[in-house]
Amino acid sequence: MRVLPQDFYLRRPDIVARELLGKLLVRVYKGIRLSGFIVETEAYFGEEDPASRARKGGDLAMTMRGEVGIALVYGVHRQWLLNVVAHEPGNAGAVLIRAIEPFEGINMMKKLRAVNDIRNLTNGPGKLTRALAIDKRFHKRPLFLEYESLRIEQGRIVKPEEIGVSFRVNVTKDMPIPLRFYIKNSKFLSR
DNA sequence: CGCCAGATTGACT
DNA sequence: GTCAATCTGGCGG
Repeated sequence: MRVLPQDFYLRRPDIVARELLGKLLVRVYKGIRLSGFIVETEAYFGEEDPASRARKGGDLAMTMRGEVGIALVYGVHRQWLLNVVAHEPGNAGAVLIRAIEPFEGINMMKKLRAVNDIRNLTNGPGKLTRALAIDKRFHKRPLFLEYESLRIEQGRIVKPEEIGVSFRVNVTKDMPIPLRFYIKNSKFLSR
């Protein structure tokens, strides 16, 4: 299956967040494909977004302003969270991958997470990085190249009526517009 | 180096 | 529903 091209990410983060639904997140781990369809995302903007790391300065802010289509991985509450840098030219932004529906390599994911329930495998941003063995080493790596061990592929078509929208989860200061996107009937959403 | 906030999770009332 | 363990990045000293 083909990876998404880099210019897929050269658009507003809310657009990219919505369009990422149904795409396949792929991690090649010890020669095995671990993958899942993206079912939940959140968009983050630059300075104007009170919840965005772009406000805090430093490396994360630089990364959010930099090349699109690369991973932005950072730690919160002892978890690693996976984002994709996405914004229009000259702006800043990123999309947080919040949940995926397990597809390939499910047994390996269960081992990595030490759980059996498939519904509890990748239904949260910290859970899915754990299940796919994603950590800080992937920070700033491109997700749009065929040979990379972490990448995003074409996936399946999602109809507009399947998509739900809400405010972001656990964000203390949110934007006045809803920036969380999810597939309404999915059994693999975060709580 | 110490302090602090936080885009979480899992355990528990 | 509540609560805190535990760790990273940014920043001040």
